[in-house]
Amino acid sequence: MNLVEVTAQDFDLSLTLDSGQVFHWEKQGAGFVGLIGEAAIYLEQSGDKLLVTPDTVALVPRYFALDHPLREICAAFPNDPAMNAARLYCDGLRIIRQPRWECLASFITSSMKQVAHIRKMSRALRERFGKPVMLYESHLYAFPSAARLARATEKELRECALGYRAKNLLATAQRVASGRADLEAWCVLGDEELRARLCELPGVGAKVANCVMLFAYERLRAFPIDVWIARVLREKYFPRARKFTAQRLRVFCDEYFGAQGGYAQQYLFHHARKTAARPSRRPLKDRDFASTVDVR
DNA sequence: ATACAGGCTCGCC
DNA sequence: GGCGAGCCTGTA
Repeated sequence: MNLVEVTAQDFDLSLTLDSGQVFHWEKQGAGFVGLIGEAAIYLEQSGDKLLVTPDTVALVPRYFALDHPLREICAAFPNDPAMNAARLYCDGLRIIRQPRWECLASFITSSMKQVAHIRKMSRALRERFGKPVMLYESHLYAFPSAARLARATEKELRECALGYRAKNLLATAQRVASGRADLEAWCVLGDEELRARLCELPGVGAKVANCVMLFAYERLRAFPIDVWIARVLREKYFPRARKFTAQRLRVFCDEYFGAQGGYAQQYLFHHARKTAARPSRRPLKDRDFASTVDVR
């Protein structure tokens, strides 16, 4: 295979692709195959170079956000034990720039699901509705457009193992396809306004909205709070607090992690996921967020 | 086996 | 404006 070099300092490809941001890349040989939009790519890492299939090499620096000043971002993290451990563990992890619809749709399917299953739903949707793209002799399938999914039936989406998420994905696809929700135009909105618009979409609450803001709208202070992160925050930052509200938690994250919130969250999240022997003996329940100790 | 996942929504208080 | 339950499916 004829490959082209791209310089990629402070970057760890496999760490980044395995960090729960994106669900369609697959290991192949020494690297990965996947798509950036509808462009099929193979790439592998060799030190501070990426070796990439020539046709699509131009898309790589932007997609993998090689322009983010990663050293500066990490240096600006809060200096505390949990953050320092995560920073060390996740060296080279970048927040990638995903196509907006693909990211939104993927995270609508993600609710109450582990990565392995989100990947399966993504694959089922792509193989059933996506545009086939050749990469050498193998077929890849691009993530289906909103217009295509808007024409699907709920039954067809359920056949992709979406369960109750099918209805939400279909309804959101219809809003996007019809232009009632214009994902591209929303780029110009401020963070609060953008979050509010996203949360109006079926199947999108605060957590999914923050993921989409972070991974598809470059809102690097967006801080998605899921059960993993909630557990980390509770254990590392509030070991004595018996209770705190989701609202207070959000305020704390916004103030404490500030402009680096999205990166900080991703580092804490990935570190927790990969170092936990078991997800948890005692699963975190909603009541763990509940009520009234001052969080400051 | 059967509980439970990287959540959202609705009905109830 | 907080709380609990239900929602589909695959996996441990």
